[in-house]
Amino acid sequence: MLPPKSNFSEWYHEIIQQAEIMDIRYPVKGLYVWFPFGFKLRNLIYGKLREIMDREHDEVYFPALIPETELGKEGQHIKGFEDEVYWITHGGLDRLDVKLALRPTSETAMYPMFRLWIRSHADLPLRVYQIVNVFRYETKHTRPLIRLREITSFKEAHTAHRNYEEAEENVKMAVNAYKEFFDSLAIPYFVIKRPEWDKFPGADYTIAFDTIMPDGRTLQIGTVHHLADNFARTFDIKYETPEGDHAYVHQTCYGISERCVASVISIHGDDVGLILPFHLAPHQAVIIPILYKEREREVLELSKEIFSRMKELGLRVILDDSDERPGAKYYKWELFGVPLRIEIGPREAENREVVVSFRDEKVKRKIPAEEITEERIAEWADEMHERLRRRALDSMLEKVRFFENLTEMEEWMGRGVVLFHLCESLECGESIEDQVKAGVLGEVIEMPEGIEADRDGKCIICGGDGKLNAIAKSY
RNA sequence: GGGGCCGUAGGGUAGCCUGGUUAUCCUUCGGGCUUUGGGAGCCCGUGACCCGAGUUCAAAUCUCGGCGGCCCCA
Repeated sequence: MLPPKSNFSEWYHEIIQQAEIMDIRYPVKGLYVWFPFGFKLRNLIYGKLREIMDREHDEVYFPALIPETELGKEGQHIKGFEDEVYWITHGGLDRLDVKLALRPTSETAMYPMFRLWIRSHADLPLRVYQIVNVFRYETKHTRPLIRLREITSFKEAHTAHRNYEEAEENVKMAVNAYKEFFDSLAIPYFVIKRPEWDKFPGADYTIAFDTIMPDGRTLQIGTVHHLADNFARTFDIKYETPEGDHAYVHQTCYGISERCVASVISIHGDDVGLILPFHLAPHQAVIIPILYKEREREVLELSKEIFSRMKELGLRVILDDSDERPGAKYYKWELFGVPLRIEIGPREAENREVVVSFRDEKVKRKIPAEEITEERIAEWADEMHERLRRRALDSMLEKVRFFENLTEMEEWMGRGVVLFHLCESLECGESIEDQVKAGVLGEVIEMPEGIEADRDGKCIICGGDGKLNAIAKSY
C-alpha cells in the first residue's frame, strides 16, 4: 500500500522503493542505487533519448576527472559551480600537485579537446553527446532522481558552430529534439527562457523545460544553453574560415538528467502505483491465469499460447503463474505500472477468449483470443498514450493561472505556475520574488495547449513594457 | 552557517525517562496445509539493539566520542 498521491512527498518517497526504482539505503547522503527494474525503466527512457540524439550527434566519452586548472578557466562558469564541486586531493597517500574535480558537468573537460579537434570550417558543426554521471555537492534536501549528489544519467550534448546565428539554429533544433522526447513520455512542459540572473554560468542565454509536479512545484527537466563564443575565447577554440581568417566558434550545450524518470513516475502514477506508457514499460503486458482446481490445464494452455504469441511479436510480456491469488497479482503488477493485463480463467479458456484491461482505466473487456495481434496491440498502445497525455495535460492546466493582481497572485502561489507580465529589470524580478516567495522561471516561449495569456503586457511591478513570465515554487 | 531530533530483523515499530527473565507487535522472507474472477486463512521457521570507549555486579536503556539519517531557521 502506498500513501495517497495527494500526499505527494510521502507518496514519492514510498513508490521509489516499493516499485523497485531505487534503493535509498546506500550509506552516503544523496547517492542511491538503481534496482534492476528501475534501471530497465531508465534504459528504456534513455533508449528513446539516444534514438533522437543519434540523428544529429555522435556519442563520445570524456573523463570524469577535470584538473583544477581547466575547471577554473572560465570565470563565470567556476563561480556558478565552485561551492558544489567534489575535489580529489590525494592519490593514495600523496597529495596531488593539481587537484582533480569530479565533473559537475563537462564543458571544461571537453573544450580543451575541442580546441584540438576543430581546425577548419569543414570540422563544423561539431555535435557530440555523452550519457555519464556527474557530481554536485548538494547541501539542501536530497531526493532520489530529483536532487542528487551523483547524477547518474546526465545526457549532455555539446556543439560548436561557425557563428552566433548557426549556434542559435542549433538551439532551436535542440529544443525541438527535447520536445519530441518529452512528448514521447507524454509529459507536458513549458519552454521558458531563464532570466539573466538565473542562466547557466558562462552562457549567453538559457532555455529550460519545466513541468509541474502533483504538489504544484515545478521541476526543471531539461536545459538548452547558447554559449556564444564565451567558452571559445577562454579555451581558444578557433577555426580557419573559407576566406583564410581565424574565428572563434560559437557553442551550445544542453542536458537532460534522470529527473525525466522522476517526471514520468510522478506525473503519470496514481494511488496504486506506476502508470507507464506502453513503449517505456519494462513489462508491457502480464498474463494472469485464474486457476481453479481440476480446471487448470485448459487455462494454462491458452495462457501459454497467448504468452508465446506475444513474445514472438517482441513484446516484453510475463506469464504470472505464481501461487498468489489473482487479486494480489493485480495489485502487484499495477504497482509496477504494467500497461496491459490479460486475464484468462476457465470461462475464457472454454470459448478461446481473454479479458483485457489497461493500467489507466478501470474497465475490463472480453475479446476473442485471436484478437491479440500486433496491429491491435499497437492501436491500444497509441490510445493509451493519448489518454495519458490528455490526463497529464489536464492536471497541469489546473495548476496554471494568469494574474494581473499581486495580492491575488500571492494568495494563490504554491499551487502551481503563475503567469504574469514582467519587464527585464533585475529590480522588478527581485521584487516579485520577495513578495510572493517564489522563483521567476523566466519568459514563456511556449506553453501547453489550452492556456490563454497575452505575450505582451504591463510589468506587474513597474508598469513598463513587460513579457509573459512564469513564477513558481520549484524543486 | 545556526538550532533541534533520531539510529532496535529486509521495511515499519514497542521497550529507553526509572539499567535486571527468552527484546514487543505488524509486515516481508523460507517451509507446509488449504485456497484462487480485486490484497485469503491456519501452522512452523529465519531474522535486530549503528560503531568505539566509559560507568556498573549488570547497558538497547546512563555518559562521552565517532559515523549515519531526518527536521527547522538563515
